[in-house]
Formats: sequence, C-alpha cells, structure tokens
Amino acid sequence: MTGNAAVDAEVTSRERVLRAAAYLFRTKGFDATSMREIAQLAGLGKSSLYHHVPSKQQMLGELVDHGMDQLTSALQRVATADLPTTERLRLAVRTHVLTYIEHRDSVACFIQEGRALTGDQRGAFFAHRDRYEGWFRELVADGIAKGEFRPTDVKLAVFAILGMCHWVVRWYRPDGGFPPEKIADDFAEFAVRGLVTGQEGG
Amino acid sequence: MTGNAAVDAEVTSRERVLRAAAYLFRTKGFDATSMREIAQLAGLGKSSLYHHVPSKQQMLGELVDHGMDQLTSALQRVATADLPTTERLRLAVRTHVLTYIEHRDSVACFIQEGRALTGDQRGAFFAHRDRYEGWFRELVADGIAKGEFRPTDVKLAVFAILGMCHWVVRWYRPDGGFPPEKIADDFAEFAVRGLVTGQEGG
DNA sequence: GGCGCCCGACGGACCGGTCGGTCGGGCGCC
DNA sequence: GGCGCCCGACCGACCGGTCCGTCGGGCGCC
Repeated sequence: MTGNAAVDAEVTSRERVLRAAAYLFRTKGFDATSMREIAQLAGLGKSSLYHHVPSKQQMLGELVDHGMDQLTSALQRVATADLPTTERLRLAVRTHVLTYIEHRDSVACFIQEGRALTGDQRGAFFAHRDRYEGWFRELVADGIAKGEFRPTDVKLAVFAILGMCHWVVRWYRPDGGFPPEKIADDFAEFAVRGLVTGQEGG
Repeated sequence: MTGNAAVDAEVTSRERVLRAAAYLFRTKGFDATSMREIAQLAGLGKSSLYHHVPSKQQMLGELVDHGMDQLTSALQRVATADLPTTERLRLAVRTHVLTYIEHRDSVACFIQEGRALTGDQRGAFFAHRDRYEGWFRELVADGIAKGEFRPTDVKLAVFAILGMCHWVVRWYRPDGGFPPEKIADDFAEFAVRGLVTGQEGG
C-alpha cells in the first residue's frame, strides 16, 4: 500500500493481470496461453489488458525479469555470508529451492519460458541467466581451490546442480506431500555430497 | 539439401517429416512450431504432410512415444545387469544421458513437450513417465535396503537425479565442448556420490 | 451542496494475419 | 490406366492487437 488510493488501485489491477499471466505461462506455456485466457482469469475483458500492459511479449519480459530478480536478490543475501564454501553451497541450493517455491509463477517464467522472448529482451535474458550460472561456477571453483570439493569439471557440476534445482518447476505441487524445507534440505545435501572430497577410489 | 543432417538422411518421406517435426518441437516447442515450418524443413508442401501423418497432435504423440521407447529400451538393457546397485545406478544415469544425446529430438519431445498432449495420449504419456520414474525409485530403494545408499527420501532422490539428467535437454550442444561420454561419466559420479553411504555427521 | 466536466478503467466489435486441416486435381512411375 | 505422392487453393477458427464508445467516480466551480 502506498497510501495513494488511485495508485493502489492501478497497481492492484495491473498486478492481477501479471499474476494471472504468470500462472498461465507456468502451467500451460507462453505460446499455449492466449490473451483472452489471461483476461478471463484476471476478471477483465481482453482489450482491458492493454490498459495495463503494452503487449504479450512485454508481459513475459517483465515476468521473466521479476523471476530473475527473486532468485538473484535471494542469492545475494547468501553470497556474502562468511562461511565455508561447502556451507555456502548448501545455503545457495536451499535458497534457490525455497525462492522458487515461494515465487513459483514468475520464477517458472524465467526458467521455462525465457526462450520465447525476442529482441533485446532475449539478449538480456541470456545475460541474466549466464550471470546467475556464473555465480554458481565461482562458488564451485572456489570450493575446489580450497580443497573442500573434489576436482571436477566446474561447468558440468553446475549444470548438474542447477538441473536438479530447476527441475523442481516441473514436479512441485503444494499438496504433493513435500514441505519446501524438506525439499530444500534434501537437495542441498545431495549437491554437497556430490561435490565434497572423500570416498576416493571410484 | 536443407543443411540439417537430421533431415537430409536418405529415408522415407514420413521419417523426414517426423524428424523435422522432432527437431522443431525440441528447439522451438510444440505450440510455437507450425505445420508450415515442418513442411518446409522436410522439403514438402504443407498439405503433403497429411499424406504421412494424420495431425499435428498425433505426430507429437508418436514422437513422445518414440522418445520414451528410446529411454526405456536402453534402460532395460541396464536393468537386468547383475551388478551392485551402485553400479546399476551409475549405468542407468550414463545410459540416460547417452541415449538422450543420441536421440536428442524425440527424447526432448518426451521430456519437454509431453504436457501439450491431449486425451488418451496425455494419459498414456503420464503413465509411461511414471513407469520410468518408478524404475528409478525401485533402484534407489533397493540400494538403501542393501545399505549401499544412505537412507533418504526415495522420491526426492529420484527427482534430483532425473532433474539433473533431464536438464541436459536444455543446455547440451554438440559443439559445446563436452563429449557425451564425459557428461555421462560426470553425472553418473554425481548421482552415485549423492546417494552412497559415507561422510556421516553432516 | 449541486452541477458539469474530465479522465482512467473497461469491453464489444473488429482488424489483418496465421493457425491446423481439407479438397480436388496434376504428375510421374509401374 | 491406375496408384502413390504431391501441391495450390481454400476453409473456419482463433490469434494478438486496435478502435471507439460507455461508464462512473473525483474534482473544480458556483
């Protein structure tokens, strides 16, 4: 709430549209979602959408950015922690999973629908994604340099970890019987065990 | 010549159509791919597609089935191996990765585009997918029962492993600098390390 | 208070274009 | 000739997006 009634009204309406779009983009995909469906879910006529949003593409771009922001801002809080690399990896995976679950729709837009972007938005999307992956690569490389992690290909290790994390988008259901904390803990443990030194001789 | 090796091969028209469709479905997604594009890539007029395939939906269904068959038939060769569970897991992950890379387009249809199916095909898809996941769950549960794997939630462990594997669809490029064998080995090692007993006290 | 104006929110009708799919006919090979 | 393969032309439906009129609440002016 800003205290300004007129602004609040506009923000809420616009937000309703964006949330409806994010939900549909996540569950059906960008291309399979029509502006009519978004309008219906938001409780508006189709033409009214365009009072709040310039185009379907722009809407996706905004949602992708928002999803990315959720992940990066959550991760930055972890990045600065003064902890052993192993624990920072654990925190990073935990944070990713919990952030996704909390902001499912927009993060799913970022993870799943980014390729539907065009032009400048597409470039910005790839840049953001690379920066996000790069942060994980530094984390893993740091752990290897410090001897906390076994030596292994950094890119592949990050692909493995992020694949495990991103895939949550595809199977998580709020009523699926797994509390977010449980998923976050198990996945963090899985990632850490995959990288830490020990059990040599395989 | 189209310049696309997957389509240029000397095969029947029907196969050319299916391969073109699989390639486009993987790279652009089912909904973003038009029958006109498929026809063009296959070197045919749009109407000619319908001499080989009854509909776009049916085509996707066939490709999803085919991708699923590639994975399951490859996995069944591994399932019967008389090896410790740890080594069977390693083989399973290796096989999954290598099979995906060898049959990228149709397997990607199975992994990524299955949700675009409708009706009976949709039900069959979910059944196949569940059977595939079920096989992995039995493998993991078996390893835990035998004491080779640490006790952990089986479903989550399989989600983690399959997430890591399925995500290959999204980043693998033939010229990406990673030989398939390297990816398969690293991912198998990652999965095994995530599950085997040892390093307790975390 | 009462009146009139304004303006943002909204929706019905409609646009050009593209979608998946159909149809009738032509062309070449046996 | 007959048959398999193929294509241009075409269909109704639906796409994202626009146009323009309606509605109603807020605000200045008297």
